[in-house]
Amino acid sequence: MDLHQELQNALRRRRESLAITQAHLADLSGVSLRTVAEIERGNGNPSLMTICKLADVLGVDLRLMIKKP
Amino acid sequence: MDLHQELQNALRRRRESLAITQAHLADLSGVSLRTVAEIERGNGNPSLMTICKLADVLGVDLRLMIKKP
DNA sequence: ATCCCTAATGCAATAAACTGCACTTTGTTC
DNA sequence: GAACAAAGTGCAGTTTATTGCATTAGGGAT
Repeated sequence: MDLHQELQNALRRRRESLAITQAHLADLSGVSLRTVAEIERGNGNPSLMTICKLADVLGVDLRLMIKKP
Repeated sequence: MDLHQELQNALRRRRESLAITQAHLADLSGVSLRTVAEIERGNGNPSLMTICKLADVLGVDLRLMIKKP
């Protein structure tokens, strides 16, 4: 599964588990409603800053690790 | 440590451990030399696509996970 | 049916990432 | 010292993310 889909799914599941709307998430994160909706639908190519803003609010952790071959 | 720094450090360490230059990494990943250099210095706000291109070549895994409180 | 809330979408404007080129700086080797 | 390679930087152009606004679609409740 590529990272676009992973991000998309994680955001939607996490937002719904917190029972907040896209609009509320947009307010909390400082990311526009438009962009939130696009990312949740798997569209677009969000910047690292946008990803971090959303991840912070949603309690999602982004981690870098060396691949095990 | 924020994700910008983590990305910056991971990229540089990983690239140097592979003993390739910024220019070579740029060729392999399809990301311009300019952008590679900026990210390694911690500047800029790379897009998800750019991050993925570099992570692929460097064997770095990007993972999303729920934060443990 | 209407009303309300949420999500999705078209369009246009702005901000910013990405790029290439030329140049400078730094470090290393001879 | 000179010569070379790698990294850093200024600038301008192109591409694209981001944004706001208006609109549409869908579901749920009255």
